Amino acid sequence: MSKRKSDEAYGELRSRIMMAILPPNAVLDERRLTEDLGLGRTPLREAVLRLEQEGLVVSMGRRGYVVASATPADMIRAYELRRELECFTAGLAAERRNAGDLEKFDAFLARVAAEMDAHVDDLLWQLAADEEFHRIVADASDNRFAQQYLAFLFGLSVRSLYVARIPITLVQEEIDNYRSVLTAIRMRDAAAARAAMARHLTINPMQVMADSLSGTRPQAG
Amino acid sequence: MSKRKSDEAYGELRSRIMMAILPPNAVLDERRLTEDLGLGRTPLREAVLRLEQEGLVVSMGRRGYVVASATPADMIRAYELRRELECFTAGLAAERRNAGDLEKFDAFLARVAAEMDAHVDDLLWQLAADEEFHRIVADASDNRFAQQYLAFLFGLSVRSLYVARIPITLVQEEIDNYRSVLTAIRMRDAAAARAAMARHLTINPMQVMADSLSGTRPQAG
DNA sequence: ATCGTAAATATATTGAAAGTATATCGAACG
DNA sequence: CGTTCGATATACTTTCAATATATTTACGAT
Repeated sequence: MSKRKSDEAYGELRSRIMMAILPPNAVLDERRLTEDLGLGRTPLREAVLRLEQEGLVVSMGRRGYVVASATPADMIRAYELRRELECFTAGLAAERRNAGDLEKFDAFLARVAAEMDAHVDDLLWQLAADEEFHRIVADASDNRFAQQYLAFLFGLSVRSLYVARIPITLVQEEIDNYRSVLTAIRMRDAAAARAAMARHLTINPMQVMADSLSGTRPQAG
Repeated sequence: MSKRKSDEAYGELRSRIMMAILPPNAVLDERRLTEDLGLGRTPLREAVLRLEQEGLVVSMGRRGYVVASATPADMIRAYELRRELECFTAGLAAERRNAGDLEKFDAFLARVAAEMDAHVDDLLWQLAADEEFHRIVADASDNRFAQQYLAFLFGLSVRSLYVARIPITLVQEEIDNYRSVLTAIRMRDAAAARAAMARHLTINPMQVMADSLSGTRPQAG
């Protein structure tokens, strides 16, 4: 376990940014955050530096740090990249999944089916379920770089949902999508796995928002 | 310009890791690095933390930091992901390139054609040319997340070349590949752009190495 | 005489450095 | 073979320095 306070500060700040408790463009007041989190300046500063590395925080020279802005264009770009990568890893997973992965698939589907009725309005639970779904698929792809980066992109998607205040509800249809993807992976059908994952990430509210916005780009310069 | 010493330390350490001057599993001695780089412990520590965030350095608990290992399996995984993403961004670039991108394409091709004869044995120049090629394509894709992550993955590829001591030479064939990709993007032919990029990343020495190694994975657990 | 602009100083915030504490690994001894 | 003690390197705190901004003051022009 990481017992570093900088890790604790990093996780806490990252969580707050994701859930828009620290909204885009919010200024990070070092002194207030230190006394708020009960930490010294160094671990907090290290956490901010790591978040800057990730692009979640931007430095304003010597005038402080602010939470990175989250424009609709950015959300769309992050989401289109995530969609491509999720489909890619789903295809890889179909080729590489082993017995242990299949066990995790079954456990996941059983647990979600059993618990979903009790969490119809529990946003946090539904996000956690979706995150676990994508994680077990990525794990089966056996590509740690894809695993790591998709975890980051998932975080950006969550942030988009909070920033744009998009209500999501995990309906039966989503469960069916989970099952479609995992079944295709089980059958080693890479094309079907990719297609099912693409479908899951198309009916997703994020995609709806993306489609409703035009990603225009200046044609000159 | 970033005048932070931690940025300087980060860039220098990253460069040394990429060129295998700091080879995989090398221990990072804080005190020796500080006097070597002429910096204090704080900026060096911040740089190491950022490299750990990137996965280029791993913490050994409280017993020090070492350069992350670079196994053949890891190199293959990073490369397969990079290849997928490069093709994806090439396709996006074909849809989104603007006049400014096309000017950069022409300038790049002209410069490389003019200078390549003088650098037939200049590894650094050839790597820089390849990096610029991929960067201008990624720029045209107008997806800053893909741009950022591909830059990281390119660095990993460079590191693989140095670690595995693979000699590369930029032959006329490579120039033709550059031209094929950029022409397809100019013609707004996404499929052709993807195919040409895939071809470029297949005759690449990295791919040869990848093909020569089997990416076996334990089938249990 | 008043308003505007520019320069200088003061203040606040980040960046760096050094000092202190703590944990881990290894070795030695019971 | 287990436990304890010591060495070493990290993690955190604290202090100091640098820089940018804002405020104030002075000078000039209208």
